[in-house]
Amino acid sequence: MPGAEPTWTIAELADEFGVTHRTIRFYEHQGLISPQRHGSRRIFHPRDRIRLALVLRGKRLGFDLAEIRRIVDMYEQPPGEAGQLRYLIDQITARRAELEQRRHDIEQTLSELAEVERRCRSDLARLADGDTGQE
Amino acid sequence: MPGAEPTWTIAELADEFGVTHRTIRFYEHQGLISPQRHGSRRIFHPRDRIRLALVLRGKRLGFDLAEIRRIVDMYEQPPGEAGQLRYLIDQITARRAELEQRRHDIEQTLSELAEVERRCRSDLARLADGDTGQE
DNA sequence: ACCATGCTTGACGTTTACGTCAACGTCAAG
DNA sequence: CTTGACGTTGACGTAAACGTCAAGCATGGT
Repeated sequence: MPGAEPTWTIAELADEFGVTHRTIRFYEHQGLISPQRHGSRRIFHPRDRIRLALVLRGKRLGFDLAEIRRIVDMYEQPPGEAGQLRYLIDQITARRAELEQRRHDIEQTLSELAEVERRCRSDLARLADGDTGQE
Repeated sequence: MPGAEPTWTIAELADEFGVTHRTIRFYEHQGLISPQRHGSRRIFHPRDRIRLALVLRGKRLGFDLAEIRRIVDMYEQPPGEAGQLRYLIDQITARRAELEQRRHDIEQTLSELAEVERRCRSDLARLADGDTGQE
């Protein structure tokens, strides 16, 4: 039945994303994902998988879970009401400002590290000049 | 005496960077900064100020203090010994990889949020079309 | 029938990064 | 000389984000 969407167990997702199932359960407890149940077993659908990936990307960016939830929730189908839509646009504007600040910080750090590395390499070259090149 | 470098008290730095002095003391305890002492009072030199700024930028990027220390320590005058230089270059390479991953995550998130925003705005426009423009 | 394997829910422990007193030192101003 | 203002060192508290048992259910293979 090729039209059916795939599902995953907790172990499969934990394995794929390199987290423990404790972590996934914790994220569910925080309302970040809401897997379906078959009896007591969790069944993860593509939607859950995507949200988990978004959460982990948020973590790589250094956001805390509360802020990650705000971001991830924006990905869901936007609501039809005007006030909600304006609120969502405001949220996006705010998150974008943070992300752009971070990008700026990253670029500055990268260029500074590049400068340090340049000095290191020139120092290394100067040292290599002084000896016969042996190990 | 204009050749002398400026110094700051803990309150001045805390105020300037928007942190508490508890935070600054904690960073000193972690070896991130090492202010000079006058009696028991801390005296902060430009070097300490720079390191504090680097630490806070690292925090904005979501690094934990252990990793921040590794990064900040790279900014100090590189050592003269070849092995140390190579180690430092390796460290820089590793940090750079992380930063570039983060930058990639940020750009992806930014473009996805832009797409959500575009949908929101078009939904809003569609709603505005339907009514008479009143509030 | 039985047992291993995988999943479940608590419940308590841990680490990080500080916050928050409490109690005391010190130094210039009135 | 006393009074703030500012600084100091502990010591304990706390919120976030899980880690780590413990104990139990469910189920598929032998």
